Amino acid sequence: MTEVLKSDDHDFRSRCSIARTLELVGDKWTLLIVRDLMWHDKHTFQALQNSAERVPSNILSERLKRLMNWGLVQRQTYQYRPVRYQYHLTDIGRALEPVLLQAMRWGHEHLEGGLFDPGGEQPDE
Amino acid sequence: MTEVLKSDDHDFRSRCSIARTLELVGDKWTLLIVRDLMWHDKHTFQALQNSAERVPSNILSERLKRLMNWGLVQRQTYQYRPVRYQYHLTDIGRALEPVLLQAMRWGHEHLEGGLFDPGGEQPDE
DNA sequence: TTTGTCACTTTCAAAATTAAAGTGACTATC
DNA sequence: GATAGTCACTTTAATTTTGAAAGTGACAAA
Repeated sequence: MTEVLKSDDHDFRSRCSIARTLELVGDKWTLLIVRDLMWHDKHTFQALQNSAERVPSNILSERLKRLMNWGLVQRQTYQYRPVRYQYHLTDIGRALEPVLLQAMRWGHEHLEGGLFDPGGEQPDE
Repeated sequence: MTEVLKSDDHDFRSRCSIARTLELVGDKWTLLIVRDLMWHDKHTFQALQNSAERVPSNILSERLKRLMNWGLVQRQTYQYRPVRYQYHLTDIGRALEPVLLQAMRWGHEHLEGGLFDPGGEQPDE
């Protein structure tokens, strides 16, 4: 079973597309979750939680709900008894890849010591 | 007089360049300030404050300090008695343009009704 | 029966954000 | 020369968000 819930009535603070994008991904965690879903094959709550930067579980839970709500992520049940879920990016979520790549490029070029590799280090799964 | 203060010892939560970039610009306001400096010819505290999304003045003050601290923005005194300042992007700050463009593109394509125009609407100066 | 896993939720203190008012340096006007 | 106005912020206090940690419920395996 696949759930996609998208509520289309969000109200924005301005008509600027950047401001609108930031209302959704303008925080320290959301794009890291997208990164892990897109490149690091982390698709379960557990795997996402064990990611390099150690997102708090309540934050992860809230962000995943928001991403589902906006249609960037869908959750699917991949196993019953016990029920287990996987999170996957939708086309809308995958369309953020150039944003991630540019953020990675900027960080790599202008912040010392950062990696330039979508694969990253993957310290633990 | 031009001030550029850059402290090179920031500690990051991971080696991922995206995570590092987000530690600096991962919030609702910072990239909007960069947008206004880059495209909207807003260079004084007042002009930035009057921008479309109405950033609170203490947040603006704190973000400008952070951007100066990381070397993305420099402040210059353009007038004495009374002393007045202008903020400008450095090369490092300007290098964020592709990030802004991709964020704009994504918002425009996937969030209904957003503008696709670096110039924006500029409702008041 | 006990232990373990997964997918969260709850709790509560600490930190960040917000709106609003205030400050200091000056200039211009009555 | 007293008052009003501008710019560049800072301070204050209430609200919201974050973060670390512990807890919960559904099951499975030993």
